[in-house]
Amino acid sequence: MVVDGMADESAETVDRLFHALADATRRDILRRCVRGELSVSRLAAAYPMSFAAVQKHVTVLERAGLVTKERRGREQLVRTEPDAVRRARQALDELESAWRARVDRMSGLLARDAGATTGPVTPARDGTTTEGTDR
Amino acid sequence: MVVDGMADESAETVDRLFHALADATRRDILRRCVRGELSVSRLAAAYPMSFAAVQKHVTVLERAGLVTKERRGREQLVRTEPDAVRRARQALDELESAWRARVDRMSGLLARDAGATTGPVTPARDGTTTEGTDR
DNA sequence: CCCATCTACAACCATTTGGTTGTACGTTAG
DNA sequence: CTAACGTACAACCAAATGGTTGTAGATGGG
Repeated sequence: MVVDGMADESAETVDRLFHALADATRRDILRRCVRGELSVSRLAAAYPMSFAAVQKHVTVLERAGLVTKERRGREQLVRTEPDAVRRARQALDELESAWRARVDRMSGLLARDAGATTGPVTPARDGTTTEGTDR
Repeated sequence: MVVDGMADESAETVDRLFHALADATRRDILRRCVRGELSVSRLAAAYPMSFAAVQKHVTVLERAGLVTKERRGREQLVRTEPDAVRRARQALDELESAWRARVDRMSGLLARDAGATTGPVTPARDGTTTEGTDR
């Protein structure tokens, strides 16, 4: 289910996404560009590092799909791509929903336990913990 | 503007968070543990790498605050920490909200433009580029 | 035309990362 | 007690990262 259509790529795609977000300079570049597209050289002027270093950061953001570059005369304007942020959020949602599902299951079990009718329901498979009652 | 209370640390904290999420194995560990806590050795059995490697991945997740370890006899149970996922989402929200603010501003300008000019011109819309003269 | 600017890219270096193996230590089972 | 299991940690290695400098190609202004 869940439309795994491109499940293959999504692993590497998500890798690149989060990797790009895992650097303070790159997040700052995103914040600046989200307020209005900027040329690479103007961006570079804002950081205590070389032009080439900033250029590399922009490349990482670009390969992650977080920004796009557009030529304008001799400058290259960098702009953020809002869809990518949404994809990242979606990846987090997946984790969070899994957690929520687990909580739901647990509270369901708890409610049932309270009622005492313990049927053959117990999914020992999940826990994989054979250690129910050692000790 | 909700100035992030603890903006100092949050940079490194967010770094660690996204870095931990930028690896398919670690994301898989999270998915497994969110369904129920698992011992490190049981986790290790699920991947085509050594125990020590998985141990390192768990350490990365732990330092990012994404999981906690709890000793149980001679095993160490790993469980996900849902708050961390929310922190990551919050960091994304920050970016997305900035983008939304910009869109609001733009649609305001567009509404004004609609009645004014129809030419191939782009009015001096790049106000941002001129204001940032820090040189 | 000439020059200054902006960009692209290669080569290089230090550090980190992700993986391995090996060893040591605490805990539980027989 | 001893053996087996689960963990922790150090040492080591190849590859990727994040940074530097240097060189070269386009583009626009005077």
